[in-house]
Parts: sequence; structure tokens; C-alpha cells
Amino acid sequence: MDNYNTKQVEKKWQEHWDQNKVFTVSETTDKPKYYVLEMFPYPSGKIHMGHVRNYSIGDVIARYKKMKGYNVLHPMGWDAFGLPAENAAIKHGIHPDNWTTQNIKDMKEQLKLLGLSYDWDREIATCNKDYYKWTQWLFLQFYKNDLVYKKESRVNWCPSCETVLANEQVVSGSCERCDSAVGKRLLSQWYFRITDYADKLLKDLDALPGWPDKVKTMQGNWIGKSEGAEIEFKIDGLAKNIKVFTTRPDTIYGATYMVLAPEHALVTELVKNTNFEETVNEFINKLQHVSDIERTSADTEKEGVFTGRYCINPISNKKIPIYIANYVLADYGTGAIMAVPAHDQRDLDFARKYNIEVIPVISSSIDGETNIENEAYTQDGYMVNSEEFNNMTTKEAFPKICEKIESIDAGKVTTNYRLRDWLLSRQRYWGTPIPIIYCEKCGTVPVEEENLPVQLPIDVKFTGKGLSPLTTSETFMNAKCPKCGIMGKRETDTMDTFVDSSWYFLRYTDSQNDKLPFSKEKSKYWMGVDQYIGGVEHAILHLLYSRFFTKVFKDLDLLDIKEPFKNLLTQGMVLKDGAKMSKSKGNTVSPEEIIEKYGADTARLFVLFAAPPERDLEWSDQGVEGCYRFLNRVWRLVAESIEKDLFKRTKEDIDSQDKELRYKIHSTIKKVTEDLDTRFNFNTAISSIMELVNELYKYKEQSKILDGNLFKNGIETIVTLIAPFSPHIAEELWELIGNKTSISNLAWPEYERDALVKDEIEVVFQVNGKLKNKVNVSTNIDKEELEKLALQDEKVKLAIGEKNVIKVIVVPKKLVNIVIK
RNA sequence: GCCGUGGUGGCGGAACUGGCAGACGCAGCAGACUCAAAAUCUGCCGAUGGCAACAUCGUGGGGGUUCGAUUCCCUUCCACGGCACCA
Repeated sequence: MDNYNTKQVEKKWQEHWDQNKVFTVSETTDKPKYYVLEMFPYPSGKIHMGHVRNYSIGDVIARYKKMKGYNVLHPMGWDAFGLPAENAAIKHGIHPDNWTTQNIKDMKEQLKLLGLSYDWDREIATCNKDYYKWTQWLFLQFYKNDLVYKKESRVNWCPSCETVLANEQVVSGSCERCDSAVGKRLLSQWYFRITDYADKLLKDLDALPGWPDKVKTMQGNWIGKSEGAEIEFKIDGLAKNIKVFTTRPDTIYGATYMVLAPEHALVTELVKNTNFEETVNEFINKLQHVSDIERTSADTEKEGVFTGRYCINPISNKKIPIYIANYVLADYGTGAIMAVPAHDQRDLDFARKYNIEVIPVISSSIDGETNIENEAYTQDGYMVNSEEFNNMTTKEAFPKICEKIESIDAGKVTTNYRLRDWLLSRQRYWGTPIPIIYCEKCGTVPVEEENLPVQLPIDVKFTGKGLSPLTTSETFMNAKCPKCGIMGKRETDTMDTFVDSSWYFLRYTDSQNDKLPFSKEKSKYWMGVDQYIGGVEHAILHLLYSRFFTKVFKDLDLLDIKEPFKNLLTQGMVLKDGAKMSKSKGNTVSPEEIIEKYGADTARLFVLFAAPPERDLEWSDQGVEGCYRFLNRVWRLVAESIEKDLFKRTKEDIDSQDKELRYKIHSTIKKVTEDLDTRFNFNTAISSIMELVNELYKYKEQSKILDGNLFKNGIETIVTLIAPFSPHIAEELWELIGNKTSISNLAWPEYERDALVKDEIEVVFQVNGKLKNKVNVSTNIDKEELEKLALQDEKVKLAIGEKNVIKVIVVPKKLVNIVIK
């Protein structure tokens, strides 16, 4: 018999699903809802194996849940703004809009070839103006609520391309396009106040049991909460204070110097008109030529200069010198530290280099002994050299010192986060325009909501040089001030594409809405996303931003939930020859070619079978062949059975082979159901379906009289169970068997309990934990009898030999272990 | 340095709450069908010893708990991923 015609079968059912709107959903049903979402792709024009894996996983879940009786929302769209479109415009002279539209068209065709169960009626593209209108509208809500602001900031600037670069375009300090050294430029930039939500974003991670721990810790690290104190030091001879942040206020008696970041606001004032002004400025200038990566690397040697100034430790009243140094960061904490060389390695390295005093204030033992050479003591211990706090443990002293600081009004207990505000301005064309107008009279003025969207103009030049291409459009640049009506200038920056993708999952719930980004009712019905699936590479940014947006929307009463994604599955990469598939490495496998050769069902089956979803998957051409063989085996099993009219055979008495087959059918249903329900063990689900297929072949060949009903039940079970994985062949076989309804609308099978009851069970006999024999016993044999049986067993007797039986452990229905000596 | 994940046959991977290690698939070997090949079907397939029945070893290494450990505890090594001069 020939292999089945994949192309014909797949085309037929893809058209069937399309025409009958099988996967179109609405909110008007009694069924419980289930929202499955895969991270939407950037429309590069071609799908890759990572997409195939991602969307196959999502599709199995969507189809399974639908068969389980859920009202399943499974949408798809395009993360369509971004740099590649603009680069294409610069390079090939194609307008980003045309380039993107064509890519979406091409990629949609490829996705359709995979037979994914999307509700295409809800399709979105972030570059469509009826989408970005709402991105702008949301920006305005942020603006109204003081959650977005503008401030001066240093951006990456390529002097040769004469343009601003995104961080991703800076490859080890050089421009990705022309390779010249990237510098910094001061520009006014928009920021979201994500730091206001730092604590919520951190705390609510605990409310996400359905997220992998890996992702939660990554976000936790990124937010980087540390508790400590802010302490103010008076400057000697200047009516100003320097505020420091420390997590170790208990070490304050050991602070022997103060360090400011070179960018610290007070530096200029400290050295103005002093002998130190020149050396300090020289040092700062020198640092400006050092890249950020180099500057902030832990291996960079610590360097600094004395400012000539001193400040006063508020607790000990000791006078200590003020330095500036490269190892203190301007934008963390207060940009200044009290340096405690005895108990901080960085401070110690610096102190040794510049011969600054080291005072140990913590001892590892109660006797107060300390021994600091070139290694700082950073653990807990007992206080020394700390006046009234001496002999306390550091744990006791910590709150007491904080209390004292607060009582003398020299500072307070506080919390610091590593998380920074989110810089969203991009000096780019192909993004959502920021809806702001600058007016000479009124200043920064938001565009009125009814005048949205602020549309991207067409009359733009793409040279790759200068500021944003938007600055070249006269029609765009000049706009009336919404407040006073005189001519102003539009904001020419566009938004980071992460803004677009931070709320797309909400738009799907109500994608046609022209009054709001999404209605409260619809989002309430569909949200949160019951299962979100995507790569780990988005573990921090995309997922954190989406969580932030969701929390803001809740506070603005646009939404009712506090977390967008209830369950998260981070799928592993697709590797070939041990490395991630990539064009530059030349180790890619084209999904189109695989589909052409073996069909979508095989492609899907392979990526689901070859590895558990969260692990990396090693591509194997032979593995694909294996899956193709399997599907053909299923096809032949069904086709031959129909040809030979096997389903019509009848039989009077059930024998043990029938019983065993029935057991296998129902235990397979149970296994596959559990694998899909609890964890997503697609690989083991598929392997147990394979076992059932093997079993049915055996039954067909070996049973003396075949029970047609039972056999058909076995066949139909296989076809149903395989439907979420390889839907086209399942539909076709289902029809071939003579069923009229589409398998996509079929209910998932339930296993029958009584089929799983066995009269006989295999029990293992062990001697000293080592397997000696396996025997079949009746399921209702009692403990004593089983023990007797074991002791009488020939192989067991042989193993016992002359030794004494000390103990016998009987585990009913499992084993007997005889302990001998 | 800190945090996380993972180490099981030739390979991808199974083993649900501690109870038959290696399911299922790939590769390999042998056979059937065939003039032949492909396809398909059948059998074997962790290591060592043995003609064999069988015995011993075996889940990165070492130790522990237990009648019994891939699974639990301690320790150690290796690989991958994240963060990192964060005070």
C-alpha cells in the first residue's frame, strides 16, 4: 500500500476548517473559557523551526481544550513594528509598510500550511493604525496619570551613521552596521515609571504558581530588591549633605571614606575653585571615553581621585575624605557610597591602592579578633570598634543602628531596586508615534484623544543618517498646539516595540473595538491568559512589561485582573548539531521543505515527540522519518481494516486478548489525558499512542477471532487521541471510517474504569532488594498468601540457599522483598 | 562571585507519591518478502563473564538514610542559562 497523500489531505482539511469557521469563537456560550496564546512573531517573512515548535505546542493545547469542552480563544497576530523593516527601506528602497505587509502575507500562508487552529478573524498587526491608535491612547492614559515622563539621557550615537542606536544595535561597543565606535549623546527621552511598580511586580511573582521558577528568579534578580538605609553625611565646610545608600548600616563605624560617582550632581560644587578641580575634571573626562560595558565590568581596575573635601560620619562624628571613583554607579541608589573597606571587597581593593585607613568593625568570633589583609570580611559576626554596639551580633546591631540614625535625623530605613525606569523613546520611523506636540507657549502638550491616531507619514526619506526619518516629513513635523492653536512641533520619536507587545493579548479579546483598546466586559470574560507559550529569551523584558501594563490598567480601572498570564510555558530552542539554528551558522532546516516532503502532521509530530517542550530539541532528519513512518503505519492500519471489513466481525465470548486490548485502549486514554492535563508531556503522550498502535497491529494479526467492535473502538481511540497532534490525518481517517462530524468538534474520550481492573497482576520477588522472579498473581491475593508464594518460589529458594530469612516485606500488588543474612 | 537548570544505552528520551532502570522513537545487527533494491514485516539490541541457564556491575563521582534510591539527605565534579563593581 502506498503512503498517504499528505498534500491533498492537509489542503482539504485546512480549507474545511477555514470555510466552516471551526475555530472562530465568541463570548456567547455556556462553556467555560480557555485562552491559549503563543508569543506573536515578528514578520520577517519566513517561519523557522522555533515558530513551528512554539505554535505546534500551542495548537495541541488549544485543540485538546476544545475537545475537552472549553470555549477556546486561540488568536494570532504580528509584532510588526521594528528595525528590520527600516533597514530594508534604507538598503533596498522598499517602504517599511510595503515590506511588512508582504512579509505578513507570506508568513501567514506558511502558518496556514501548519494547520493551526487560530481564530483568524481576530488577527492583529501592531503597525496597523487601528492598533497603534490604541497604543497611543494608552500612552495618553499613562501621561495623564504621571506614569510616563521625559528626562535627559545619554543615548548610543554612531558618529559615522549620524544616528541614534538601540542597545541591541551596539555590538561590543561598535555600530552593527558600520563597525565604528559608538559614543554617547545627551537627548531628551521618554520613560515609563515602571519603578513605581517594582515592589508589586516582585511580590506578585508569588501569585504565579503556574510560572517556571527559572523565569520568576530571573525577574526577581532583574528587579533586584535590597533593603538597607539611606544615611546623610554633612560636608565639612559646605552647607550640603551627601546621601548614601547602604545595605550594611551595621558597618557604619568602619566607614573610612566616601565615594561619589563621577556624574554625581555635587561633584562640580565640591571642587569648584579648589586645587583639586583640575585633577577631578581630568579624571571625569578620561572616563567619558570608556564604554559603559568596560566601565561597569567587575574586572575593571578601581580608580579614583580625592576631591580635597571631607564629610562627617553622623554616628561616629569621624571626619572622612571624599573621593570620586569609577566603581560607583550614578544611577543606582543615591550615586554615592560610604566605603567600608574592612567589610567590602571593592572598597578594600580601592583603600589598599590609595592607602586609605581600614577599620574592622565586625569580628567572626566573640573574642573580637579581626584580621583583614587583602580579603574583606563580609559575613555576619560580632561588633567591635563600634562604641555602644560592641559585642552585639550584627543581626542585633542592624536595627539598633538604624534606630539611632533615625533618632538623630540622619537618615532612614529604605529599600532600593536595581530596576530602572523603562526608556521607551526610539529615534526611529517604523514604530508607534508618540502623541505629543511641543508648543513654544504651552510646552509639552498631549494630542487630544479624538485626534488619534497620530499617523505615520509617507513622505519620509530613509537615508540611515541623521535623526529619526520622521524629522524629514514637513507634513508630520508641523502641528497645531491642541491648547492654544499656534503651530508647534510634533514629537518625532516613536515608541519601543515592546510597548506594542505589552498589551496585544488584550486586543485579541476585542480586536474590532473602535471605541476602546478593549472593552471591560470582553477582557473580563477572556482574561487572564490561561496558557502562554514562548521562548525563554522573553523571560525578563516582554513578560515584565506586560505584567507592568496589566497592573497599571487595573489601577486605571481598565481591567480587573492583576496578572496577565496565569500559566507560562517556556519552550526550549531548536538545535542542530548542538547549536541553535541560525542563518549565520548555516544550520537551519526550512519548515516549508519539511512540510513539502512529509506534510505538516509529521513536522508537528516530530517537534512534539523529540523532546519535552521546555527542553532544547536536537533536530534529527531520521527522527522526522520515524514520525512519518508512524503516521503511515496508522494510515495503513485504518485503511486495511476498512478494506478487509474488520469492524463488522462479531464474536461471542471475550477472551484474554480482548480483555488486554480493552485494558490497553483505556489505559492509553488515561495516560494521554493526564499527560496533556497536568504537565505538557507531549512526548510521552505520543509514545503511548504509538504503543497502542503496536498493540492493535498485534491484535489484528494474532487474535484467533477478532472482535470488530472492540477493534473499531481501538482504531477510533487512536484517531481521536492523535487529533490534537496531527489533526489533518486524524480528520481524514475519521471520515474514512465513516463518521460525519469533524473530529475538531468531537468530545475527548473518557476512559472506562472497569476496563482498567485486572484479574491478574504481575508481582516481583526480590531477595535483598535484587530482582529474582516475576509472577502473575490474582489481584485479590492477600499478604500472607503472597508471602508464602514468594518463599516457595524456586528462584527465590535458590537465592536464599543456606542463609537465614530475617525479614519479609510485602507490598501488595507490587512486590515481595526477602531480607536474608 | 551569586542565582537557576540539567547530567540515565551509540543517540533523542521514559520511569506517576522511594518498588521490575532503559517505555517509545532513531541508529545498528540478523531474518522474511523481492531477480534485485526501496518500502514493509519479524526478531535481537546497557556493560562484562558464560555455549547456555545465569551471575556480577550499571542512572557524573564519593558518602549517608532505607528491606529497597535514577527518585530523599550531605558532599563534590562537569555542562548550559541568567545576573553581576548594585554599595
